[in-house]
Amino acid sequence: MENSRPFTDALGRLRSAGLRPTRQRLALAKLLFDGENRHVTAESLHREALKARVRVSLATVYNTLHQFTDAGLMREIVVDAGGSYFDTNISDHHHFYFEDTRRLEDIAEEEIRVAKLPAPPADAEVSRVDVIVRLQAKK
Amino acid sequence: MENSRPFTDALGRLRSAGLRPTRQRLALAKLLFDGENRHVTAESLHREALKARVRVSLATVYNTLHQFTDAGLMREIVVDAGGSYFDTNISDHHHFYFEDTRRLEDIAEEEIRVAKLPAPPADAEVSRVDVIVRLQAKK
DNA sequence: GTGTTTGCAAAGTGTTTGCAATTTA
DNA sequence: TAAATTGCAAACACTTTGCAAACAC
Repeated sequence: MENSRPFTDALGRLRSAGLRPTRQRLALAKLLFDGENRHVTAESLHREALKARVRVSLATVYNTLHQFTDAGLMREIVVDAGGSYFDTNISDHHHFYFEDTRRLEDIAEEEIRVAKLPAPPADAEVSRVDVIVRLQAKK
Repeated sequence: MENSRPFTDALGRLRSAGLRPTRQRLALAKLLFDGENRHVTAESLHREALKARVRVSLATVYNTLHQFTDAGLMREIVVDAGGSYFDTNISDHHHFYFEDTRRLEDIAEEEIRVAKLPAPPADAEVSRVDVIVRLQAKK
């Protein structure tokens, strides 16, 4: 019974991903997964960690974000040159991108309907469909 | 009458964009706009130019692609970290992205229907909707 | 001629990597 | 104590920029 919410805590997440729960990974996982879904960059997460008195290098933040992504705990999103975003929301969904502020915001799956996808070539399969609604501030 | 196809040639395109028709810009415009729509990177266009005996530096290719994009002759597309693509097709349309080969392919507007877009915040307006269908080779 | 454009090399940005020291199991 | 992880600094890939020389009008 105690285990009915499998990814309830940072430790459980790391364990299930086969990643050793080091101090750095635990701290980052707590920052990332403790509340609502987040969109972070390596830089922004690193800043946040330092602010929370977590000693971790930027290189380790990069490595950790990739390990989390490879483990399926996060998803990488590229919407403009110069910087990847990492999203803690791994369910199917889409994004608003505020071009002025470079901020990403989720759009729930049900809020967009992509109808009539053309068939991919026979030797390829769809790995993901990304819809990015780019927004500009009204003049 | 002679002017009924405004962008028929490289020279006309540059003129209408207010860009001086220098040797480099003319040559790049010819490579880009002479046949079908193209997806290029700065690197790929630079290689192509050298192969065609057009002497032009990589920096100028970058500058030119941005000038063409700013002038509305092309469109920039970012689908993965490390590299922008530039698309000569500036009409509304979408893309297949072959993750294995890093190749982009157009999907015509009519081939996808995005229904039920959520309303953007009141102070923002949609500048563009990008649909990227990511493909992987079947195992 | 005057202002624009080019090419080069240097600088910049975001990211990855090699390796010794540290930490985890 | 053996294997994994970290942090640092160096290396990297891609892109932009400063500036003198070349070019377009």
